[in-house]
Amino acid sequence: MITKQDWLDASLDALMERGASQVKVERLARALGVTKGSFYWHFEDRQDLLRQTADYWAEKQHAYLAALKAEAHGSPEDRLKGLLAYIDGKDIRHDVAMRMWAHREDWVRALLAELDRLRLDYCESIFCAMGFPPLEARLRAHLVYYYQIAEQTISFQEPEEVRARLAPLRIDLLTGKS
Amino acid sequence: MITKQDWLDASLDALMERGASQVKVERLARALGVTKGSFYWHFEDRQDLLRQTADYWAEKQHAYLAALKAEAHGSPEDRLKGLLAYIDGKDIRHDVAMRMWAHREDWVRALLAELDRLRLDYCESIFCAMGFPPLEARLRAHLVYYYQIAEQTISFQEPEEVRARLAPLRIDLLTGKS
DNA sequence: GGAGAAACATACGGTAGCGTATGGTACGCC
DNA sequence: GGCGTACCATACGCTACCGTATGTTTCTCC
Repeated sequence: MITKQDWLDASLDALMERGASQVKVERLARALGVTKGSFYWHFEDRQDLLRQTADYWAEKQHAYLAALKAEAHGSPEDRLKGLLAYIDGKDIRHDVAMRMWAHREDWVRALLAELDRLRLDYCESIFCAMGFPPLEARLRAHLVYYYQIAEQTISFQEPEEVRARLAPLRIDLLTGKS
Repeated sequence: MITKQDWLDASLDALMERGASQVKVERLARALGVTKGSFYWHFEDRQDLLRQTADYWAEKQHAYLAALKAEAHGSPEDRLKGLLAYIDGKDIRHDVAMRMWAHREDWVRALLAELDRLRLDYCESIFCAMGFPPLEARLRAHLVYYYQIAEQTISFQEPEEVRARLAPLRIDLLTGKS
């Protein structure tokens, strides 16, 4: 038996992999080994699925961020490293599809904007705790967060050896140690 | 009469707006006021169109970058500002669709990676000219380029007043004037 | 043990899109 | 002035979807 959760998971999968427009009811049904009959039992229609999938994704991200905040301890530097590890996590690595989707659908953009704001705010608070004045903390938060976003989005990747040398240098530069 | 260029322009439009999977032959035909008959005269099939559209886009971007390099003059600081204006240009502002596409198609990813590399290299050369050692120049190039990429990709935007105050601060930080 | 509901399957009509085959038209060219 | 060719329209078969209408099974509850 298939639960609504199964549908949402499969939908999220397809969404991240192929984009919102490629989330097809019958394709998901085949992947789950059932027919559309099941789908239209759990959902109104395709649009309903898309809405709930987006909400599902957003809730996961919010929960993920909340957990990070809850676990945050130690110096601002440590919390910054925790944040970087968080952004590198797998759950957050396939947001391109959402950002592409947000490009056309206002309600998706609103979801994403809220999440981006919260993440940036948290990042900013760390730099504030380091003693940077508000505007400069905001700038450094941008530099950190945008870097991670772009690194996930972009196709080109530096060789691993270069990346390994760039990472600590970046932390130093952004925390003012250079 | 419709030229191949017209098809490519329309295709690129749809690609940027809705993503590669939503570039439909018959839809483009309707937009151009012709039928599929015209399409299958100019192109092999849909895949052929997608390939050529991607190439067309890539060539535009390469030409754009080449023009920027050719026009570059003055101090490294001036060239950096020219680069920032370039990246803010309209032609480069809708790359999300390509990056999403690159996520699934290797040959698209190769196109994008090459372009990203060239842009980063040019950016790096500016920081080298400023006197930064190679690795640090590379880092600052990343920080500049990734910032712009993410700013275009992301949904959340700071209020205009904040952005106006952040921009010069960012340049100062990245050129080492703070 | 019969009723009802939960959770599907099956069957259907309809649209959008792909690719092909074939027909039509205008225009250059000898 | 007939002929080919560039360029497009029409018509067709086929597939992938969507949504709905209507079985079918299993489990529960009285």
